[in-house]
Amino acid sequence: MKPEKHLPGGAIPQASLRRLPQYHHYLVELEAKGVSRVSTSLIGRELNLVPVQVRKDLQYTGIVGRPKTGYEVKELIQTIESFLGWNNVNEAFLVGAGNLGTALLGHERFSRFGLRIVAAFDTDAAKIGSWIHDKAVLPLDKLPELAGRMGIHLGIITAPAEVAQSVADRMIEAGIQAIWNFAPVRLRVPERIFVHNEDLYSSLASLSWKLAARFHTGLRHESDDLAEPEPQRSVQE
Amino acid sequence: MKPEKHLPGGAIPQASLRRLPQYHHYLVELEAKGVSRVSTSLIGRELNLVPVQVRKDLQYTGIVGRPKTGYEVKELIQTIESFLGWNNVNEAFLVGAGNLGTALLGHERFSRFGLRIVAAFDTDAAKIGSWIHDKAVLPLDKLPELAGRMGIHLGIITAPAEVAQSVADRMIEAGIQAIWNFAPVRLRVPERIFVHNEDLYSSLASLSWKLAARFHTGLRHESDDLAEPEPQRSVQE
DNA sequence: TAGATTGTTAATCGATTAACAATC
DNA sequence: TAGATTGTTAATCGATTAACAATC
Repeated sequence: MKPEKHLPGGAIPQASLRRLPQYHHYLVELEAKGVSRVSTSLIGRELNLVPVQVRKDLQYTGIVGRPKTGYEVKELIQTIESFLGWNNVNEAFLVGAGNLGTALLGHERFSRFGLRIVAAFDTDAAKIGSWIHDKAVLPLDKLPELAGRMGIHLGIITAPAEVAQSVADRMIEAGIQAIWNFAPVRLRVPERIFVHNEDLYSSLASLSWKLAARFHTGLRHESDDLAEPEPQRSVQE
Repeated sequence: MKPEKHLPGGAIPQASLRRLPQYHHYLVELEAKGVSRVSTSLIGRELNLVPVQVRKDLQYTGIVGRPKTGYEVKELIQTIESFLGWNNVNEAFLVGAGNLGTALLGHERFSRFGLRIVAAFDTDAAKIGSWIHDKAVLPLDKLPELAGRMGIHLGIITAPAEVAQSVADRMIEAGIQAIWNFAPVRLRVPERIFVHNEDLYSSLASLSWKLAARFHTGLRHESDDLAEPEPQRSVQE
């Protein structure tokens, strides 16, 4: 039971990477309740995963547990945060100060997860010069200079689909390395740029397919089983 | 090369389901350009996928192509839309008329993808009675009655995390079958309810991990290769 | 100690990719 | 016809799960 050394290059399956924030979320809850140790079977019960999978995932972070006692909650939280890079804050510029942009600007909780949006940009003269959730709305033209000066590496696009590509182009010229894209377009970017698309239409596909499947089979439609006691945990995506 | 019959129950891998909207997006672009036929190698080149994978995915929709000529663009679009249930509109109630809710309410494009948000609900007296993008903002208390009367099966939660669970509970009591959850909490729901979480923190995990990895290895940091011509297609998520 | 839980190797499962016959 | 592309079976790959020794 010696601790295994890290995978080279820190490779980790996407699926594991997606689960880590969920563990983190639950662990923070546990910590708030004053729980100090946790086993993978407990985590697994909460998140509907088999314990060994949780263990595998946690091993990517490099943490070691102790047989019989499990893991230290505090240490585990710390380890996940540091593995995910949530300790050193990424500063980001956001382009598109519409409703979605405003919602993200107001999301104080992001700072706990390594993200600080430091300014917003727009081309709408009515918005430029205003402040949204204590962040200045600046003219888009200022982005390149400021990004360079402030060493910003992360861009968030909440602009309309039609202008998303040109926004991305400017971001990349300005030295931005990663883009969180909320516009419903696939951006064309150089290889070295990392793009994460927040793809609402894929979500919609899952949802509508599920609903369609449900009503086509008709199994669930008319049955009114609201009164039955049911397990309070469903498969979520 | 006889057309294979559908998988029983219409089973389809999640990954394929996620790719279908991307094919759809590209196909609509092609159609707009007046292209009438398409091969899987063309689609694959555009989306960075091998042709056989595209073919596999498309087969889940039941479409058949023709050797040498490929697929009819129009027919393929239609088939994907009907497979995903985008032809018969799902009407939805949205709870939480904040910035994010407002953004979704204003997203006209959803209607093309089988989603119509018919009303918003909130508990804030200042918002109740107003209209957002032509949709009424109603008191949350009215939701159960209206959902029943209008036969609404889909709920969208854009309310704050603290109240998301109680909103979900009410939705479920009201007969809602599927929930699109934008609040950063895992909802506890009965088995029969389908929940799709729009999990921004997972996204953030990918992003910050990627950025951290980049700067730790240091490979890309100082190199200023902006001038180099590079392939205009990166791996996106 | 006995029992619970970790770390790790091996088996299983499912999705992706390769190979190739069918066919337009 | 020859060449391109589909549909399909088989091989590969990667992630999940099972099994189990180590150990607190």
